[in-house]
Amino acid sequence: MPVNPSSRPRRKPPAQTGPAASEQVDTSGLGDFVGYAIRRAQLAVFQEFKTWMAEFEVTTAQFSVLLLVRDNPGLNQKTLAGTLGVETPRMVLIVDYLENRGLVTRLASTVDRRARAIFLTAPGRKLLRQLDRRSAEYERRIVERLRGDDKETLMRMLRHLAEPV
Amino acid sequence: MPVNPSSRPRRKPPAQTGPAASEQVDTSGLGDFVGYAIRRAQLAVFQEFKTWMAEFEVTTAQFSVLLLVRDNPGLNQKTLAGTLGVETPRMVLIVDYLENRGLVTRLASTVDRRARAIFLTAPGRKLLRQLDRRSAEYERRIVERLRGDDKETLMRMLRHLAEPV
DNA sequence: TATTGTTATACTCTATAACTATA
DNA sequence: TATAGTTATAGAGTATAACAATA
Repeated sequence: MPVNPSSRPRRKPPAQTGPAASEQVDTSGLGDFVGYAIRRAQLAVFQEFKTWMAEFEVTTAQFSVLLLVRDNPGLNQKTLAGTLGVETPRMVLIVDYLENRGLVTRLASTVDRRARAIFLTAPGRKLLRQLDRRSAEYERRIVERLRGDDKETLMRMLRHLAEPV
Repeated sequence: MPVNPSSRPRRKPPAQTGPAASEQVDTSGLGDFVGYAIRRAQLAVFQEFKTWMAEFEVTTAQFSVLLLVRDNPGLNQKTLAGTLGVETPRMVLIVDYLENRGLVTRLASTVDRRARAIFLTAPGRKLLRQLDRRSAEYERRIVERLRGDDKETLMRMLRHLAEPV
């Protein structure tokens, strides 16, 4: 127990100079912004997804590239980058990593010799089948978290917000 | 017009070795994930918010700190960091920036001399009033983008997703 | 002259470790 | 012994500029 060194009764410090009680912070000003709620949800979902997929050592960006390459075999890095909204120098590094792991190959395009056509390798296809199963389980977890609300409603609203203005 | 150097009729390259047509990429595998839709919405909203607030030269993180400091005068950096989900070393730099701009002050806490109690300055309060008006306009734009759907439904779903598991 | 892929660079953000001054 | 703030550092991610090969 703290002892007051003076004989005067201990007073609460002036509100102006003490820290706020850390367990009861007023976040109402912030919490009503859609942008803030989206950001917090995105951080939570990505963090949980990372843990959920940890055994495969694949980031969300890498997973996205693998999916797009499977569904669009032979597409080039510029298209990949544009579709995912990352810069091409970043995409070079992502594809470098996937190629070093033997999951994709870069072939010379027969159409445009500047371009590199990206394909899944056999190990890439095998890994992606595992990623598909595991990520589908995660998606079911997410939908459970929406209890009472409809995933399609959420997706529609998010797509509206993501549309270019 | 390209000229085929051989006399044979030009054939389309085999599907396996050409790039996908860049304007018709199949994103259905990715587009059905809630996590992907959240990420795209977050990037779009933050990018637009940044443009919208450009004249004030304040990032979303700095704006969040200013709001929390206004609503919780005297709170310390650890509480700020914990509330916003950033690490304390990052919060040091954010508060450094705001202090250098003269928007907040760090006072010695009268309760715990290790802690720094953060307050808005008069210029900080003045700027925040402008930020309030401008960000409220932006929030109305966001709600308009949801046409037909309810902001409160979206907020409820996002908060469910942001809850710790 | 424009474009794809690439390298290089700078800046931001995330994540730790370690140090200081206090508790 | 533990905690708040700080410094330092390493790793992602973002954003540009510039260059080679090719269109």
